[in-house]
Amino acid sequence: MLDLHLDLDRAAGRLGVQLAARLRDAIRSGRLVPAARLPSTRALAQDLGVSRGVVVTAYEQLAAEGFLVSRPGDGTRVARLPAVPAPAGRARPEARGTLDTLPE
Amino acid sequence: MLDLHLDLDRAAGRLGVQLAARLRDAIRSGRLVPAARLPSTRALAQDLGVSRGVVVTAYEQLAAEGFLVSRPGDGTRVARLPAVPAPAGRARPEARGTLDTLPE
Amino acid sequence: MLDLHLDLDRAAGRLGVQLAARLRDAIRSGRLVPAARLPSTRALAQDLGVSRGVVVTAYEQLAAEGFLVSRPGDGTRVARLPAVPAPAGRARPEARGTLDTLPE
Amino acid sequence: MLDLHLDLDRAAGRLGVQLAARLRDAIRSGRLVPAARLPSTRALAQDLGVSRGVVVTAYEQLAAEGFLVSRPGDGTRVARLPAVPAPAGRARPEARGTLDTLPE
DNA sequence: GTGGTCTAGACCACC
DNA sequence: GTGGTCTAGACCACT
Repeated sequence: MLDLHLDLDRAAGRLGVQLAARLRDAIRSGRLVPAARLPSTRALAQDLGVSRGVVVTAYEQLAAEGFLVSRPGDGTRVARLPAVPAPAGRARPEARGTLDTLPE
Repeated sequence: MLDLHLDLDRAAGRLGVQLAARLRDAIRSGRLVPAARLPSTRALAQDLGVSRGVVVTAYEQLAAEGFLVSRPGDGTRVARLPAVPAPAGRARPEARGTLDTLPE
Repeated sequence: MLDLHLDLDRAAGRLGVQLAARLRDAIRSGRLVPAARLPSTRALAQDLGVSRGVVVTAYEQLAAEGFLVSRPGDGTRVARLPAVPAPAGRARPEARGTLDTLPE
Repeated sequence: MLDLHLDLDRAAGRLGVQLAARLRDAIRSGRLVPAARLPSTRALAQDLGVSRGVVVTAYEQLAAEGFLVSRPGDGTRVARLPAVPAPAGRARPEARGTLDTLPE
């Protein structure tokens, strides 16, 4: 029985991304071992108190990254070779700004 | 002259919240000292390349939290007693969840 | 006035992916020029007869690929430098199979 | 002995539709000649690593289109007159859309 | 039952 | 008004 501490900060939004991050960490750290079966999207959604779409999004993202493998009708499992260093990612546009303040 | 690194991630949205978080951190860490005067909302907005409403929102929130004090004619300043070691009193809705998995 | 021929095959599913593909082609081919403003997600959804989520998904994907830039409150536009060769992509698991048949 | 390259993309789902498409192409292109006997649903399912229902669905669809003929005790064979040059008669719901954009 | 997808509606933040 | 996000419900395909 693994307690994955899947707490989500609802106020922060992007629940799917948060959940994916939690699960990714669990896999990377080994708390979630290869071939382990994950809860169904419906079950986890209910457990977390979020809509199923949130869980589907998270599983989808992790599947695209190679951490999970999900097949319709069969459930979702941790991939056998969760390798993958990290999907690089394009640099996000940022609004740079500097604040010059002199203490009174 | 302090460089506060107030970079905002435009793509992430919630700019007001982001900005407030950055300023809060600056105050907590001491990079922004008590009584220090903050830039006007208009100036900071222009510096960051965001609309003034974003900055107004951030200042309002930090004022409500006790970090900032704004008085007409005196602009906005860091409060002398930034109080609130950690806003733990504020309810933070969370979705808790446990994951029971047995690797088959 | 550009007719982008954004026809979608509803029976094929993955409407968001289809739409993204159509728009990507339009950008790559130059039919959609840099800085051109795209219709709002709501407007295009209604025009195509799909739910807004489908359009949001497509815009989101193209934004992640660097083809589009969307900012809340402002609309969505074609990026200035739509470069990007193609996001490689991990090899998909396949079910291989051979069929040996002798014509009677 | 014909290698039909019946590779299916499991991640894409709709395996039945994919398989039917592959077989239809094989018939149209002549790689699968009239009166040729197809493998049993069980055999092909095992060969492809999918459930039998997938193959049954594919055979059924092709039979309905006139490409295959299945008779009890005689298995499934390619029809002598694969007729139907193109299933244009079947309604194919499409979402048409035009995009009018002027590059500002 | 399980994942995949789409819909319709809603709320928020930003401009 | 616009994009971003979440919800709730539904249908389909596969096992």
